[in-house]
Amino acid sequence: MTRKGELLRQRIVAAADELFYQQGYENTSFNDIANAVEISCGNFYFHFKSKDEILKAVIDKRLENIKHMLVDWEQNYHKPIDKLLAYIDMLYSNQGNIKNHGCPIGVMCTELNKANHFMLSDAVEMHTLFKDWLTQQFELLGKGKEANQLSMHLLARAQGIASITHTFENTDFLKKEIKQLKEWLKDTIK
Amino acid sequence: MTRKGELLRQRIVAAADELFYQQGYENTSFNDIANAVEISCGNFYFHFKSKDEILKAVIDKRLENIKHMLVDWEQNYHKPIDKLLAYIDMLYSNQGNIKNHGCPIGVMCTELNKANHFMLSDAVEMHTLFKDWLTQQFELLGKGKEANQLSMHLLARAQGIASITHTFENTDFLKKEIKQLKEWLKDTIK
DNA sequence: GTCTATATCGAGATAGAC
DNA sequence: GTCTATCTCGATATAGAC
Repeated sequence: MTRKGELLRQRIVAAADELFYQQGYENTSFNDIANAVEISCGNFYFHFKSKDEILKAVIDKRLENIKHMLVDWEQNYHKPIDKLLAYIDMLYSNQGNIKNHGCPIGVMCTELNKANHFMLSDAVEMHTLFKDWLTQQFELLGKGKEANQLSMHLLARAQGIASITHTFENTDFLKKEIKQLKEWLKDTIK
Repeated sequence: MTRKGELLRQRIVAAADELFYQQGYENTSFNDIANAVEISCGNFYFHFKSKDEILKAVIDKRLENIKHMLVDWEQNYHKPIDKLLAYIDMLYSNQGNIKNHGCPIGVMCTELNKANHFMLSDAVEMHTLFKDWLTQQFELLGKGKEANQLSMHLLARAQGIASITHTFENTDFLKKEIKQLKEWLKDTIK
């Protein structure tokens, strides 16, 4: 693959990523993506064998992004509590997108689940990356066997906040919930 | 409309309701519904002008179900706290469906939102019915201006629990979360 | 009221010119 | 590598016989 071809491929994946988030995977046609990248519909198949392959590239990209994010948090924060707070703050900084499109992970898992899509497990892996990392932080805080349940609790709270913020298009709710979630965290780890 | 025709119409709506929940609206074709009800695909259009009209009938039916449920709870429980607990217990009794298909309301709102479907607002009304009723209970408990936020908090917790239970196909998580949610409620209203 | 046959449309995907 | 033209398929929807 030449440099130019590789760059176009990345642009396709980036456009697909955004469109899948905004409109969903099935509602996004090749034409939508082709228009966004300004290529012809046929050109697509030089870079990807099928629509599923684009989805795979999008999920892989998201997984890489999450891994990088976790590495960054590892480097920037040292105390487990600060790492957990970084996760919660992600909700705050993404509030605009959440209001408009929901949680990208949750929404994609829901869609692939309904469609009984074979790539569902890859999408769930996005959740698992966060879950395992959060579990680790709770373990470092001495939560032992409870750590996994606490991690999933945090995931669920985040999903719930994203879902209701999206449905009611209400970021005030999100802000208040984030405060409460931080209080819950403080009470839980002490 | 004759009695027989009306009955068939109800069977169609019931089958569509179930299939929309299990597979999603867009993934469910007329053929799927026709097979379930054992009628021909053409026969459909005698009872409904379009697929959207079936969706409308399904949403209307769900709205009616929710209203009846709330009336039942009003009749069976007298203290606001018991009414709030009835809402939480609904999660417990639906755990099997939640594990397999998620929350029917949340999942439908997500799908219609992505598809930018004009009937989204009707689906959101399902959430609003619960929200307003829960708000009322918190008001009766003297929560005043906080009542709405508490109601939305409860909705969000339920959505989050349903989402994670579904994604990880884990009802143990759901059971533990329900316990915690009841404790939160107890602490909140005292 | 219910059926079969068919129209229509947009999607993913392919072929082959350039 | 990128394009245009085309294929195929499944979906919603319609027409008209019975």
